[in-house]
This record gives sequence, C-alpha cells and structure tokens, in this order.
Amino acid sequence: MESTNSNPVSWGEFNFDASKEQNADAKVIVNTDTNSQTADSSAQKKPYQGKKGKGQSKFEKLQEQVDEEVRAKWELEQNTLKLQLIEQDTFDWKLEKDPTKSTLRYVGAIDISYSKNDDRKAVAALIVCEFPSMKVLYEDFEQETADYPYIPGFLAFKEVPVYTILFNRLKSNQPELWPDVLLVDGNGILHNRGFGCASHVGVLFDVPSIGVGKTVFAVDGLTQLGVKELCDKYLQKGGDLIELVGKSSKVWGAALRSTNDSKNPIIISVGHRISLETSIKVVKSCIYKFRIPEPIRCADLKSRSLVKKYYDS
DNA sequence: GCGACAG
DNA sequence: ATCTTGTCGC
Repeated sequence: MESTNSNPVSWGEFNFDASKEQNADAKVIVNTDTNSQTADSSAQKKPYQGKKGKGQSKFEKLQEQVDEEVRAKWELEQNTLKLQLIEQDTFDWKLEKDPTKSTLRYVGAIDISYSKNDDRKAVAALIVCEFPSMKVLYEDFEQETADYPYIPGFLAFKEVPVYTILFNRLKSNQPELWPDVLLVDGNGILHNRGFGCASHVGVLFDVPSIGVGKTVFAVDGLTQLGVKELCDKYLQKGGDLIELVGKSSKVWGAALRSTNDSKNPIIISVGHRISLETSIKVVKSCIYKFRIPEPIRCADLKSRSLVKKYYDS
C-alpha cells in the first residue's frame, strides 16, 4: 500500500532512507551526515576534482567534475524515470471553486542555499503553504554536504538526496499536509533531455510539480538573450506571458513577467502530472508582491538565513 | 565541429 | 548557487 513513495528511495549508487529519522518535528534541524568521508570507500566517484587545462570553458570544467561513467548512469536514470513522466493534469483539484472537484489547498516548495565558504555545505528547505492565502502551514529544513557540484543538466542529482529526507519526514509526520502541487526552483521539461529537476522530483515523490526558474536553460534554440528580447518586445505590447517555443516548434514552457516592475521574467515549465496551462495558473496565483512565487521565496529565505547561520557566521 | 547550459 | 553598491519605491 506504499506504492506512492517507496521508502527508501534509491537512485544511482546511493540509498537514502530517511525513515530512520525519528526526531522529526517540523522546524527542528536534524543533522544527517550521510557521507562519512572514509578514505577507502569503494566509490569511484570523483567529486570536486581540480581543474585541468587553462584553455577550457567553464562548461568543460563543470562537465569534467564527474566521470563519463557517472554521467552515463545519470542519463540512463533520467531517461528511465522520464518514462513515468506525465505532462497533463492528473489530480482531482481545481483552482476555482467547483462542486464536483476539490479545491487546490496545499502548495509546496523546495529550495537549497549554499555556503559561500564551502560549495558543498548547504541547507535545504521544504515549505507548504495554504492556497490561496499563502500562509505557511509547514516548514522543515535539513543541513547537508553535497556529494557533487552543480553540473548543468544534472541538477537533480545534487539536490534530490536532501529533498528525499525532507519529503520522507513530511510523509511520516504530517501526511495530511502532503502538497497538492509542488513548486521547484529549477526547470521541469525545459531540459536537454526533457527531464529537469522539477520533473525528477515530481516523478520520484509522485507529486504534481512545476519548474520555476530565474534564467533560461538553453535548449532547442532557446537562449537567455533570445527570450529576453522576445519578452521585451512582447511586454511593449502589454502582455505578461510568452510561450517558449523552440526551433523544433516544441513548447518547452513559458516566460512570465510576474510583477509589474520585474525586469526579468520567471521561467515556468511542466514538472510532472500537470499541464503547462495549469502550471501557469498556479504560479500566477502564488505571486504575492515579488517576482518569485511566495512558497519558493519562503523556502529561499529560510534556507538562506540558515546557511548563513550555520556555515557563514 | 563548435558553442551553449537550471541551481 | 554566491559575491558586490547603490538606488528606487512602498
């Protein structure tokens, strides 16, 4: 009867079993240091390797921080999980009042902030807000030491471990607050393999999810600058939203000018079990007075203040 | 082949 | 992601 979320969750060579976390009051920090840096682990992982040549681009340097083997494994993992991806509304709630359906009630959000002194030290936060009041009903956070640096195209593999802990704790402590929809900082299907962090998290935890980014991930001809130009042109006409259509004519997401005076748009893409149309509605409804949707902003503020408190003070 | 790449 | 200074607006 636990088919919704398997526990423990495993990906790649790792296993995370947050069910071990007994001291699970929300708003209580539990330090789960899963990586004991034993000198002789069988690991062939080479995180945070130093750079090599000097003629390399930033991108090459990033890419070389994990083995070919690891990247191949990650791509396989993404392509496998992608088989479960659903890009349409698969839930029984509506944003509007509807006698035959329930109303959207819980909007979740996750975010991670990193130490300025140590790339690996971070604090992740999980927030659940009541919709549409945006009142915070639940907040939890977790310190972590990341196994890998940020690799474009593989963001999920850096962030999912700590999210797993947070979601398992939510499930065991306050299952009634399980989010109807989850906002993830990062992209959903707007990704070079069509399976960004938001989709990854959505499939893994079987929750409708939406990717909300602050910049454009270049794919299928879409670029930060190109979208920027389109937005400027479109905004002159008074619009607040443009679809992100790639050279292949595929619609990858949408750029939304979320507030009247925001210079840059936010990038919305389908995560899992939701359509782009509904994703846009949800995100718009979660904008309070800032460019970033309130739940994500709360998670961001929370994790940012804690990472400062625990690592940079 | 080269360049471009969420957080 | 993180670091910066000032500046505009409620």
